[in-house]
Amino acid sequence: MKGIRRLAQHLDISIGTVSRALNGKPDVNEKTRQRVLEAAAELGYVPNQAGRSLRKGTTGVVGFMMQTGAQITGEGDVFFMSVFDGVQTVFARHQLDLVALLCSSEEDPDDYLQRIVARGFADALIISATKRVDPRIEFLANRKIPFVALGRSETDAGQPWLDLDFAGMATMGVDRLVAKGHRRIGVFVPHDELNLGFVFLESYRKALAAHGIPFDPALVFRAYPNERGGHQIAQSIASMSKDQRPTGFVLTNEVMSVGLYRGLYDSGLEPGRDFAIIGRDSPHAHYLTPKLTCFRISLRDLGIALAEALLATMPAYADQYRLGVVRRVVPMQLIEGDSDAPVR
Amino acid sequence: MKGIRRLAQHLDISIGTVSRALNGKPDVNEKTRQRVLEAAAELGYVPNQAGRSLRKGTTGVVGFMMQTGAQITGEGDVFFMSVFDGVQTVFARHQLDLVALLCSSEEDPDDYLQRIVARGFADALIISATKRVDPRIEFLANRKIPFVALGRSETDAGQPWLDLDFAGMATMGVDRLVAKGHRRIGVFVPHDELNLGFVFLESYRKALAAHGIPFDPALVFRAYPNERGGHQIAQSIASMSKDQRPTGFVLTNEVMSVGLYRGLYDSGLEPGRDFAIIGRDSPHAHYLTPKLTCFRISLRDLGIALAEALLATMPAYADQYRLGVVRRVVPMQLIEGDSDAPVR
DNA sequence: CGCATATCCGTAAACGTTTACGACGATAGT
DNA sequence: ACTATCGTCGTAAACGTTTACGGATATGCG
Repeated sequence: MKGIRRLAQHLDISIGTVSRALNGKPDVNEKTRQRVLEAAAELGYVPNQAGRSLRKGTTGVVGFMMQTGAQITGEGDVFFMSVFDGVQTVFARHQLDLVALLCSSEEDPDDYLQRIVARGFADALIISATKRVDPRIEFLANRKIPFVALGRSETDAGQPWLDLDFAGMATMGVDRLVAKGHRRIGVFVPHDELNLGFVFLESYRKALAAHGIPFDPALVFRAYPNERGGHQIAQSIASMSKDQRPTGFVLTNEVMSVGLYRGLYDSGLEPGRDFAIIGRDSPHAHYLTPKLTCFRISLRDLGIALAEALLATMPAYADQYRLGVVRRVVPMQLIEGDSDAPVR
Repeated sequence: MKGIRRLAQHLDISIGTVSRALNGKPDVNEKTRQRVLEAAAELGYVPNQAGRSLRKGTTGVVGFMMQTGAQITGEGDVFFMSVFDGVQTVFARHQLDLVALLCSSEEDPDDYLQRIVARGFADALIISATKRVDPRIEFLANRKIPFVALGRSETDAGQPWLDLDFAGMATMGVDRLVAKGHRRIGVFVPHDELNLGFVFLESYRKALAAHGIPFDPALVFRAYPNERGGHQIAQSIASMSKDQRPTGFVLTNEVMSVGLYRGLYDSGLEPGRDFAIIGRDSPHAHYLTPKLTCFRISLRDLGIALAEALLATMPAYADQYRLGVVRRVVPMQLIEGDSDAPVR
């Protein structure tokens, strides 16, 4: 005899009552509920997940799909681990478990997602690294699987999304540098398919236009969004002729900010003196001198927002989280440092 | 009508035959198998995971437990993502899915593991960040759950483990620096409970002894194993009086190597000229100048080894992976750079 | 032709839960 | 005292698979 049956036998009551007691159903005497709870603890009983989810049609786990590989990550563990932390604190309140689904660089993300969904692995999903046109969104929407996207997309199936405020960072960065006399402001855009680059670039152009500064494609730099990529951009900048070269730079990637900063140093351009740079906050950035002027975003809050947005779309939790379809950017804050000096 | 029943009805055969056809059982006509396969593809049928695992008592997923938080990670995404990649390539051959189980910094790892196991979430587990005495090992061993540890431990339940060659790195590092005239060699040990620090320190002392160099506790530095920690150690070193100060350093952590290297620079000690440093290879380290002398380890191979070691302990796969109980360190290679000049 | 054997397939019983339904006694209302 | 209501619990049917078992047909052999 195993499982709930064992417990029921031990208590000499029916398995139905045991189940109800364990699941907090109302129609069970409070005294028997206590007995059941005690016995369960004593015998170390925990309900079998397979049996439960077969019957209930729900698994109690939420998957966070992320991708590995040079073109995508770069944000690094600081980013995802922090977001993860936020998501988990919310889910913990609902007995939901969060697992990371890591799509290896060798596998197509769309295929991977299909496999995961087909397996009935998770009740809901969080997807990240959204592309400008992202088939995953339509796929999940069609299947009516609750999900939220970290990063907006042009593919619109009415899905909820959260995103970093790339537009805000672009305009705030440009405005600030222009106010300090800069006219040639470099920016970075990652992988072509990713949506965030376009959002950023768009706002960058608008911000320039607002100041009557013509857009110069030569000031848009491309590289892998990791520390090394930042370093490479610095080298490119240093190798440009003085009148072509940007005098300042705005970028939104954490580790890349450090790479660029370091690269500038290595190339003989001291940030804050020879070159202005506004980057993204990160633990690594804290010990840079001169202090990096940067955008700070609470990733833990982002994780919390993601979790809440997701729960709002799940029928079982919707009444507890009446948020509608969440589609917004998370707050961002500019931390003033010494790396964005006026142009000289 | 849903699921396998639908498929059976559509083909006008029994569900038993359908199941057998799909699962590659021998007692089914090859022609009907083809029909079933086609129909399954056509109708987009995929077996329900809950039903399957309820019946088979197995889930087909392997969990990789890792912990977030400042005391632990630091190795960062480069590390885990690479290892993950290796594990996944092996598992893919067996229709096993790998998921990351991230234990948040707020939760006790032992509790977390218990929850996961109780839920019957995974058939097997990989645990990382093993502590010197690690209750998880006994727990899993008692429950007879197949697992492999990334990192050996003093808690021995006969479990398989893989580990980086901390002992080799310590002796090789010390030998090399001593050969170049160094006598005061600094090292770093992380979090007290983690096992890897002790292994490293032990070998460090032995290597010193072999050269007749007395052990000096003042040369053992402590910090969080992240880039910032490395930076802080550099500052400590720079602030020491010249005769107390180490003239070289050996360390095994990837990101910390970069932090230390950078920190030395920031403190006015040029690596390879004023100070010798031997660190760990990493993508970030590649663009350091002067070139970092470092230990290189194929993390992908480590992942592959982990997967194979794990499969060898799983009854269903043991006959395909006759490796016994794997307990070994993975190969390591010293890459000669310019950061470990002779003492001056 | 008769029998043994092999090949293929259908039947039905599991796996461990949750939950609709109904039964039962107790209490309350008339 | 009879019925209605309520609180509590047992019964049994699902959920979607896999697989042991046995039956049916075809094949081989004497």
